[in-house]
Amino acid sequence: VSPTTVSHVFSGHRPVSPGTRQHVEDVARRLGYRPSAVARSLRSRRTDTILIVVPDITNSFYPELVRGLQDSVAPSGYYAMVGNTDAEEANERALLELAMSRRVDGIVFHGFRTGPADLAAVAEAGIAVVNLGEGAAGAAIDSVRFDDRLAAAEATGFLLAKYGRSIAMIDGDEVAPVGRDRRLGFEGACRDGRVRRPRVEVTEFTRAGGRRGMERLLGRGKRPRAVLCANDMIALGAIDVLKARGLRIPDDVAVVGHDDVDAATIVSPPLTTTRTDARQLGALAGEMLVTRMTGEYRGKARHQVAAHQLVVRDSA
Amino acid sequence: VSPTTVSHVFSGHRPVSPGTRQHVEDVARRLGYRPSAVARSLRSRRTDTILIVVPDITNSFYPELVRGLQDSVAPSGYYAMVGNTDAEEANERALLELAMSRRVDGIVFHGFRTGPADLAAVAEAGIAVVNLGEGAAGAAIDSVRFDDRLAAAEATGFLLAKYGRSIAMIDGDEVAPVGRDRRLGFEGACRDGRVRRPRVEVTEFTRAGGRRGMERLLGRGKRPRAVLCANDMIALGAIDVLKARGLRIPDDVAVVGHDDVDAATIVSPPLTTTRTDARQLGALAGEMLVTRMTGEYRGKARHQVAAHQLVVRDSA
DNA sequence: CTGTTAGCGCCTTCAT
DNA sequence: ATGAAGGCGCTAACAG
Repeated sequence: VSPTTVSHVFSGHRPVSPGTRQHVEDVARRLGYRPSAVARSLRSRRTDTILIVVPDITNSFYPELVRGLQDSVAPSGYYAMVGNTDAEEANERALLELAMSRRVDGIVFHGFRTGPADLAAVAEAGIAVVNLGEGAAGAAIDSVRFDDRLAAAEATGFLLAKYGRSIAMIDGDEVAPVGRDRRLGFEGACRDGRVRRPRVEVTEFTRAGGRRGMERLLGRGKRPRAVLCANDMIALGAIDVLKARGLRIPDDVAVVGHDDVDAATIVSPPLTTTRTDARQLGALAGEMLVTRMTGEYRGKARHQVAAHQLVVRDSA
Repeated sequence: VSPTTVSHVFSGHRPVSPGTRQHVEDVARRLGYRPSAVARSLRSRRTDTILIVVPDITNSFYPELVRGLQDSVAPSGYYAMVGNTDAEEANERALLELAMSRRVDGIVFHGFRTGPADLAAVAEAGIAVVNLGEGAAGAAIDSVRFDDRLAAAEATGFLLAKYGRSIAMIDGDEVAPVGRDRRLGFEGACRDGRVRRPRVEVTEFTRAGGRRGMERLLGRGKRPRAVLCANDMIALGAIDVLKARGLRIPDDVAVVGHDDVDAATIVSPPLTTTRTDARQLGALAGEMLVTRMTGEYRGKARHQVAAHQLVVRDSA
């Protein structure tokens, strides 16, 4: 029996008589033979593999993203490699290089030091690309993202309506896209709400950062009635300080976070925060990627925005 | 210039004159040429790829594990695919099949429905295997694991020494390996401490399960002075109930968890718990795998145990 | 329904 | 220091 026949037994690309089929399957089982995906890839120029690049799989946001992506591409037969960059440029570039030399069919990329321009080279190499990172919106590469600016604006609007104009923000980083966008949203909403010169303290995206920020806020000037935190860890730190000073939440100071991490339901009082669905983001990215990889869509770049929602609990 | 020369420019496997090298590199850059890892793999029979199989990357334990593994194999030039099984047998088998057809160089496997026997087939296919799951210890496949039994015994000993013999356990599941082992450790330590018939409530590995377990414990019989919980989520639930009833922790009831999740430092009082270092587990797995893949080690199966430690905070 | 042939892109002899 | 040739395992095109 010829290689061709064996090939067709496994691929089903053309009819094989039941007898031969049975025979081939028996022998294959006995020999432990199974088709080599490597050789198949060389021939077909497809690897059925995608690469997902994130800063650090260990950041609680990313496992959800990865899982959403995997679940959305699996039905089409794709498997995922995962790469971490620690947000370092060299690593980001190395992983783009890897995508090209490995001939992956697609890549979902969340870069911080690298953007659409670098992804263009990958796309030109014939690899489907979805950008989640820096410069996603409006570029020539498909993208999915959250509208952090809008989310922050909405949360700010909520605080303004409920607690009035005595409002402040603790931001984590003015350079990081999330920090920048959330701050822009905050400031925009303040402007709309006719709040003049709202206070913003910039620290770090950590609980310790939140403590520092809140201490500064309480240290000088009038105590704000409501505080928007750029993420939940910051909010946790802010709450630490308020409690330590015997201030009641939300009666003395209301606090809102962003991200809805697990801990948000564990602190007391439970944290009011904005939930972004990382899994859905991954799923959307996967869908876009698949339509590109299968050639079902060939048009110009699409830009999607994944949903967010304000989860009102007890801290505001 | 011949293909051979180009090959050697990229591989460095034999000297190439500076002039030719430069020329080849220039042309390659201009054409966007880069060697195909696929073709290389077909020829070399190595893919420089490993597969890590976990129940669900979304469970907080696994991202750390994956990262530890990745960081430990990366210096040797390996990249990782990640597969989720949701602890279902069909998925576990499918991923073993994938490992073989993709010709990955190694696999790190955390299976629940599938064990050393199934991994043997993979090993016979010439793939390096490290088992983290069911039946790891003592089998014919390299393995790394935590000694959950010992950890639970140590935590129990701590409680016994500090609070005496009025002790109970809330377990999550008597079938799951973790649940079983932790319970065995608890019971063993009780025996050693001459505690007759310690109470054990079996619920689920969740906060809700912890609530149920603690309610049952308080519902009938004498209130225990100390409670060992099979994981931190259970401990969180147990604490919810104690607080709701106005009981003080640890003055009325001491609580110990297991895993040291993030939330353990956020609850009040901060949770005393056993920390297992998932990242280290992954790193150990990676090291074993690499020594197999490179052929540096060819002997019989090795079984390692990763470290754990009791983190004493305020709940006990 | 089955077989023959050629080539995917690389690397490793073997020659020059 | 460079080339030519063959084959890794598969599949599509072309017979029969």
